[in-house]
Formats: sequence, structure tokens, C-alpha cells
Amino acid sequence: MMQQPPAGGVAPPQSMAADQSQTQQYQQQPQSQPWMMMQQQQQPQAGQPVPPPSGWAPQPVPPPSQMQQYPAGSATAGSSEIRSLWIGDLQQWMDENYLINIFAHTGEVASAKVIRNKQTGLPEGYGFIEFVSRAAAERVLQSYNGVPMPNSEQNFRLNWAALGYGEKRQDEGPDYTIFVGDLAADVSDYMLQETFKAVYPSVKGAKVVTDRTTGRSKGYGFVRFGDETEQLRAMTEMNGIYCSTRAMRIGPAANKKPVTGQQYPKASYQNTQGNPGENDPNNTTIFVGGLDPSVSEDQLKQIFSQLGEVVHVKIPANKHCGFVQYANR
DNA sequence: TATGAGCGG
Repeated sequence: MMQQPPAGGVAPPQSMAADQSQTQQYQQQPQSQPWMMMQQQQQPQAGQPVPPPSGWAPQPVPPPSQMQQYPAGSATAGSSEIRSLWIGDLQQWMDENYLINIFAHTGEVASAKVIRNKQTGLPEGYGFIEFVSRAAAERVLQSYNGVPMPNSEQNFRLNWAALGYGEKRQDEGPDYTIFVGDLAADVSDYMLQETFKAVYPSVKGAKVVTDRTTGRSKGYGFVRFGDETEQLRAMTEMNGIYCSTRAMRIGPAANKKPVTGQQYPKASYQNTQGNPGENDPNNTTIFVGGLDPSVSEDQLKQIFSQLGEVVHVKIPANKHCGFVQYANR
């Protein structure tokens, strides 16, 4: 029996960011990117651990009763579709109740779990949230990723759970990783991943390195490819390309070389601004995240045309993101 | 500016 939840979409987490005026200001601030207009930057105090808000007592081991109100797999398709999200950068005080409460208003949370160390019982800093459907999970992923978490000064770090319930990890082969530096402060894992995925289908994932204490980006990250050829292409083609508000600087990942030999000298990654053509390094495709559903491709084009000649704009159906391609910059 | 560590029940 299928109980179909109201699939009206996830309400943007406005209430959690009451100090953010994320109203439509498309006409203003021509220098700002859309995702910056829609979610202003919060600047946490550096070097200061986020204190647990009152009402959220640290609980190394929560009462199991809390979790049983939301039995897993209690809704929708028995299929093996992945409908869980991985959530990272959790503070010690963020327990299952916290996670469930965050998304309770969607009415689409099936269960939540914070992973704890078997010996110490202390949280490992990540967890899983299962939703009633993959669509529900995707809505949350699109809406919440990268925006500030309630009662915290850090941003949501969400991603698809790698495994569906009861499935085993499948070895998808080696990873070919690149280092990406000079990232803007608002670039999330997802944004970084999609920026590359739009060009290279073999992209498996991306990670922006953050300060665990503050949750703030350290300004660099990594992108993993399944295909070595695409990795090598990205090294040159994506160097200097904009992600959010800044041009990326790409280099080889320092460790974890999946293939033997062949170290890549840094000099070869300098963008020479040379060879035009279909792989013209001057071509730039920008990923635009956190879009309001009402934004059209034309509007997006107008906004971005202030920064250069836009040759193509694409907003995939049912997504909260888009791609803007410049002729050059 | 610069080279993490993030997948359970």
C-alpha cells in the first residue's frame, strides 16, 4: 500500500535562517551570483567552537525510544531506490532528534541515525537520514545543502547515501582525483561536483575541505573521476574556470595515486589560454545552485550576461540548479 | 591561501 506524502516540495529553510533576507533581489548587486543572492554568507567566528544551544544536551547515547517513532522503511516503495542522505560535519550535540526535527515539517522523513563510535559512544560526526522516497530526499538535498544548519553556524553538508538499505558497496574501480584550490567560500561539495559533472560524466564526487570546528571552507577541495582521461582533461580545461565567484586553480592530488608512476609536474597545469576549439580553455560553464523554481533560463541569462557573453543557459527540469556557459571571460 | 579522510543498521 502506498501512502503518498504531500509531494508539494520542501519548504526552503527560511525559518532556520531568519536573519537572512533571502528574498528576491535579482535586480540588485550585479556582481553577485544567484546562489549568493539567495543565501547570504554567514560568517561564523573563527576559532570558536559552536556551543551546543540550550535545549540540546550532549547525548553520547540517546534513548533508543527516540528512534523508534520513525521506523525505517515505513513508507513507500519497497524498491531498492536510494532514498537516504548522508549528512556530515555534525556537532557532538546533534542527535537523531535534532536531525528529525530539522526536516519534520516536510512530513517525509522516515528515519535518522547518527553514527557513533562503538567503544566510546561518541558521535563520529556523520549520520543518515532516510526519506519516504527518493524524490523527497532529492528535494531536501537540493534545498538544504550548503545553507546554515539551525542552531549552528555551519552549513548543511548533505549527499546521497552511497548505499541503499541492505545493499553492499560496489567497487566502482579506481578513483582519479584532482586538487581544486582557490574556491570561493560558498562552494559546497555538490556545487563543486556538478560544476565538473556538467563537463565530465565520469565524476564520482567532490569534497570541499572544511575546518571541522567552524565548518567553514578552507578554500580547496577534491574532485574524483572514474575515468583517467577525463581527469587529465579537467586538469587543463578546468583550470581558471569559475566556480561560484572565483576561478579555480587545479593541481594533482598529492596522495592516493590509483595508478603507478607518471607523476604530473605542476608546470603542465598552467593554463596557457591557448588552443581554441571545442575544448577551448576559455570556455566557461558555471554551475548555479540553490535556484528558486521560479527562475527561468532567460532570467538566469540576463543576470549572468552582466558578467560576460553568455552563450548557453540550461536549467534541468525539476532541479534547483542550472548551468551558464560563457563564450569566454 | 592550499593536499581531506566522508557511508551504518
